[in-house]
Amino acid sequence: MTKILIVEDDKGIIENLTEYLEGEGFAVISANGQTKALELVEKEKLDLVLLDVSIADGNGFAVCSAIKAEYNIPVIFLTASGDEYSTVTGFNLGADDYIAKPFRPRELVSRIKNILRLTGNTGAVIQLADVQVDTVKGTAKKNGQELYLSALEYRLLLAFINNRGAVLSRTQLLEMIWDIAGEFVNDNTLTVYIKRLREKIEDDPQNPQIIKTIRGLGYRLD
Amino acid sequence: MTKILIVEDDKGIIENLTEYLEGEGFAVISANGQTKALELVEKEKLDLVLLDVSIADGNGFAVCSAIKAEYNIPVIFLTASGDEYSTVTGFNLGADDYIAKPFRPRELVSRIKNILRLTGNTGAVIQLADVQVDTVKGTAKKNGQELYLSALEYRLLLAFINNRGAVLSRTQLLEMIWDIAGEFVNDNTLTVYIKRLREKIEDDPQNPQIIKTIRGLGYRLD
DNA sequence: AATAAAAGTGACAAATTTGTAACTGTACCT
DNA sequence: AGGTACAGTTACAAATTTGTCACTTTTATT
Repeated sequence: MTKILIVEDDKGIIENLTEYLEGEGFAVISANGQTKALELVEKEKLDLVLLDVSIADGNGFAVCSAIKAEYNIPVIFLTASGDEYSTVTGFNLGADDYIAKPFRPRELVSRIKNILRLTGNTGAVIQLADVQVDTVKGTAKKNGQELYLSALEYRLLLAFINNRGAVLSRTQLLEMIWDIAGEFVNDNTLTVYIKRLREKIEDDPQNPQIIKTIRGLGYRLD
Repeated sequence: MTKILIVEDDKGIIENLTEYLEGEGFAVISANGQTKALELVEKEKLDLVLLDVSIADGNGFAVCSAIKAEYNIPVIFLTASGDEYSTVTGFNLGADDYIAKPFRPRELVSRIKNILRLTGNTGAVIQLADVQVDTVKGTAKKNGQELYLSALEYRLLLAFINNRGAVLSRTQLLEMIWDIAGEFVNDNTLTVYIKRLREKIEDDPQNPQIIKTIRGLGYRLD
């Protein structure tokens, strides 16, 4: 379950927000000031922090800095001062979104989900047919079954994922995976790796559905 | 250089935006309608799309759907209708941010950079002392020199990165890296892997600065 | 200082990965 | 239809990875 920390001065807002976010299926805890907030950040395994700038002791910017220095937790500022200077400051401190009050609940939820998606904390799992690639863990599964990709097979698959839909030429792929100080390996090596990767990820490697051959041009991930 | 496509009806806005973004070091191209936009998306290697909802032929939502169905390019809506319904729709179509006009240029640039950071298209490169881990490419370098981490070494390093600052117990790490249907490997295997990883990433493996030992508790990435 | 627990090291065999070569199959071209 | 690039396959040796063992070192606590 996704756990969200609200750091906010105003008790009313905390109550409203908690109720709304819990209704959306999030687990919610809250802090009214800097000390309490940082304590909870350390103790709890948080998935996201909603952060007001003006809080009981200290201020939101400091909390954001402290969180980003130590942890990888996404932070969304949620604050009355929606002025440009304060927004830019927030982003410069590593915040992931900045929302001006009064915020609209449905939009807030959209933005929370969006940031969770982008930061990959809810699942940087990329689905390709029945293959799931988790770039956060560095693993790939087929129907939940671990695939045991080798380092190079994994990198080859990542190259395709990062260029989904685009045709990648043999030369491009060789550069991406085997470019060691400009010295390339045998061109056929790539063909062999494509085969090995297909053997692991495709249902029918002879009739590939995930990595397609574009004759004369290269390969494409669909 | 980061290449941005502006899809927008209003010539004046295009001119202003182009000038401002070029001043910030981006390469900018533009389209006034759906057909032209999708043509450019296919032809150019874009890093981000700024998208208005009301455009010459078709509409922005359709363009966003088309982009997200085929490519991995980040999309920011930039539109006059900042109402909640339209915002939520935008996010539901896979947009990465939604900004209401009139936008503020510095904030826009902040948000563009933020989305580029989050989507990893400008660099999902994590810096640990002099080690750079690129989770997009699946590679690790030390001072620009490729490290050739094995699949398990890489996954071990990722486990630390995703829990930066937190102490990870031996059991936790075994679960994260070696949990194959609940069967664990020898506990010492982890110790050996920590050594192997340190050998590759630390300047002085006997005196580790990146992966610290917390005696009795586990290890922590600093 | 002696002890015990925790962490680190070096070495090893088995398994896997990696790159290449020789060969086979297939689509596209006159 | 036949030729020719291009792509796929199979098999193989060398290198690397992987897991474990026996042993050493370090640290905390009597």
